[in-house]
Amino acid sequence: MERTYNPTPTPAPSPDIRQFLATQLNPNQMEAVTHGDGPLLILAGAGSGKTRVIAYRIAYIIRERQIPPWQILAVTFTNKAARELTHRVTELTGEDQVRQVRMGTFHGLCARFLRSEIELLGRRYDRNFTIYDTDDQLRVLKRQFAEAGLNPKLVSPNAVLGAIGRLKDRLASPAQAASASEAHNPFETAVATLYLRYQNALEAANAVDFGDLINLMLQLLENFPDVRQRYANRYRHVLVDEYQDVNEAQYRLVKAIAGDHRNLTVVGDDSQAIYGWRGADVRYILQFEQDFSECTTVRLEQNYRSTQTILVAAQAIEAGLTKRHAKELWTANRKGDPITGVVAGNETDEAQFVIREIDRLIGTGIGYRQIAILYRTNAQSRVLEEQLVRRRLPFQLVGGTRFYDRREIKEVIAYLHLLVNPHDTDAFRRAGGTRKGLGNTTMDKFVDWATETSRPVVDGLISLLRAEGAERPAPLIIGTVGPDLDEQSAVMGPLPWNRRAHELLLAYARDLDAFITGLQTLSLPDLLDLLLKRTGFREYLLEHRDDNGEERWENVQELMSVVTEYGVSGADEGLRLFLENAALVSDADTIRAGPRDDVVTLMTLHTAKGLEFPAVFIVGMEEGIFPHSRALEDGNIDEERRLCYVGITRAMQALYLVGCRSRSFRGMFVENDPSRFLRELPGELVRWVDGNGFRLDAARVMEMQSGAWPGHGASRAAGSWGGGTAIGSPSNLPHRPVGPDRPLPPGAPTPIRPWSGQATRIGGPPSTRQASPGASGPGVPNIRPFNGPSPTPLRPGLENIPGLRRANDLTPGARQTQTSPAPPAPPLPTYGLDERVRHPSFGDGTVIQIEPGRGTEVMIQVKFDTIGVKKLSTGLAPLTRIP
DNA sequence: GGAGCTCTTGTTTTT
DNA sequence: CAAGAGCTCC
Repeated sequence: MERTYNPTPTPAPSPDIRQFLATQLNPNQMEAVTHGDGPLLILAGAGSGKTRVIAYRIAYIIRERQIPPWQILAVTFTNKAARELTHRVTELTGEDQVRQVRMGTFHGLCARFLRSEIELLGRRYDRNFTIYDTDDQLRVLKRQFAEAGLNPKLVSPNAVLGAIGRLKDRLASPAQAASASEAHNPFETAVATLYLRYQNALEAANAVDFGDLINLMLQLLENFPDVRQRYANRYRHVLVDEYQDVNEAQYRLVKAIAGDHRNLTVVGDDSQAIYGWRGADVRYILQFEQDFSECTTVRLEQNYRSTQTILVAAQAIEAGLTKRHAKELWTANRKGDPITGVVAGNETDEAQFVIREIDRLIGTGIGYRQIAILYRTNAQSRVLEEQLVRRRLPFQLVGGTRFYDRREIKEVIAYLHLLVNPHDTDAFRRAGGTRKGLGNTTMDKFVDWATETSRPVVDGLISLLRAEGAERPAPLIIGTVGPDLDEQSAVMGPLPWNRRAHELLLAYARDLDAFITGLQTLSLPDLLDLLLKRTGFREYLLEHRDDNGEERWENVQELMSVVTEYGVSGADEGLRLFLENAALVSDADTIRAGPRDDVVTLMTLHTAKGLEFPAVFIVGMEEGIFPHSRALEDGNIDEERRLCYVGITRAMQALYLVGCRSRSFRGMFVENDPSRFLRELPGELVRWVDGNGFRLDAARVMEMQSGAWPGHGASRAAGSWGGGTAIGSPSNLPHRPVGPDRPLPPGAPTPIRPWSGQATRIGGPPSTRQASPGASGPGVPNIRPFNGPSPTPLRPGLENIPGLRRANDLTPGARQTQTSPAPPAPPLPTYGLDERVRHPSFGDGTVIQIEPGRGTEVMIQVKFDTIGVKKLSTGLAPLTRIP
């Protein structure tokens, strides 16, 4: 392929820009930011200021190299990351510029591109295509099971959907899947059959799934040279974040756009590749230097986030990986407190430990927002939530079931989808399912009829209405005998359903007709309002008195308030924007957009990627939970290991790894061994305690390290193996949980004090501090303000960095920090005697004493108006001045 | 067609 | 333990 783009020589950065950047970036970061044309690989370790570098690089390209911002394409994996990047670049270039940069997720960008290009693929799709989520996909697939006469009990639809997804990740078409499937393997054969049917069903519905978004765009780029040319010419500077997580389709997409001009910057950390299950392949980042042989490689190896202790622990886990890019993280931060390893009895004990410890942390002046609880699977959040509610600690749960995944919400949205995409058969069925009297039999008949007569479902409905109008000008009164169906066949042909069904379909049609009219005349909120009233949606929910109709109606009202934001334009445009958002934006993304409260954050380890928190709890540190049993079965422990690495490196100062001997799982008690990750922690970094916070003695620690929960023998002898797990003899159970309603007095002292002064002052610089020599030539970081044995400032006072927003309008960890990595060290906030301050949980108070803390830390005593005197660290406490 | 019941079954992470 | 599928009865 010919190169069509002649790179202009990169102008040398002007001295003053360089000078400015030097105050913001370390030498390696600087090299990455100012790199000119040509491929650039940035290997960015955890906490090394990666997002900062991308943001500065984009700003540099625009401001210093005078590249028009619309020539820049920046791709991330999550909306959260995209928003964060937008935010950062905005600070550097201003909104006018950033708006022109094309930034988004792979899926979001492809959706956008496809809206204008997809019709080139022929009549298969049109620009109004619907994006199907997992739930939609499964519904379609199950229907294919039925139609293909396959028994969903013999082959799990979920497994088939997974297989189809993986085929799509590898760009395998249904035909390829069929020819590749082994004739004797019934599963593969079934997958191939179902894949074909599924794909046809999606096409017929003018619908695409997540995989299609990428793959169809790729088809356009690879099969239409002029399209590829257009995109390659327009986006002359391409940046891809989290490159270790690209799958084959995404990789080829990037190559299709940037392969000629080769102005491609990829950023990633192979040690943080945790999406293999989604088709991502670390190989692509490992091979980048071969793919783009002229590339420059920059390593960001200084970690600005975590204490040495945390970093060393992370590296101990990382060391178990079989292959990775050579990369040695180091930090100039202080050694910090030991990691707390916790051996709890069961999952309730585990949760109670966490909560008690949070209480204690709060007592030392840490804010709730500085604390995160991470777990492997969403199901683990339940116990934690219960205990948090019981103790009345403020928290937010991130992830789990998406708002837009709730059944009632999907039902409402199905109506809306029908207004945009009249082919959307699944939406027709879903919305129809909420209509009293309309059941599967009728809908099946109708869909079949519409298909046979080549009508999109909505057009089919409307045509019933027309035929009705033509033949029976007077509206039918329900109950009267209608015209014989033969009468209609003159217009419609024979209709295979009865009179009653016909009335129901007509009512459906009239509703849709009214909404379609509303699309032109109303705003989206008004349209939704009309929709809910006209369909009697509230009554539908409440009459379905099975469980919680009220709650569901509240969700629908919540949807109403979300939609309000789309009210400025006409309903048609607003609706398209809204639906795109609903399809591609996760709950987590929307929740975080709101004002930040001072709350503890609960989420999965996966969701936590990219975030950071001063204090992190990782729970469920047991074999089978983390590492997950399925990963153990499949033998891909490496990915679990990287996930553990990701989790540990979220922590800035305090890290707790909590596991328990037994837990109830799927309604049964199970006993797991301690996680191998616990056992691999270097012993000298960990302080081991039991679920009540009492130190484990050396013997028990040894036991633990040899792979068994300490002190297990005695309780096992008395417990589960003993014959009588008879009801009424609870003492026989292996471990008695602390009574669930045992009150914990506020501020009650707990036995462990991980934040106490012990073990913080360490003599010489530890070995991790040296930059690895091979890193990048002479650019050994030196003269870092953080150098030397002095502890780093803890919570940086972000408000002191010019151009940065105040911490409290930032996401929990994400934006709150990461902005602090570069020298010079941001000064701690200072307070004067008698100054009035505000704390989110303690209220307002007056500074009554100031004294030095550890290192550069400053402790102040504040007399709060309501709760008395508290001693707080200025670096840690979420204090604000009251003017 | 649909309500209400029992039984089975699944068990990770997310765009 | 929860959700979904399948069954029965109206």
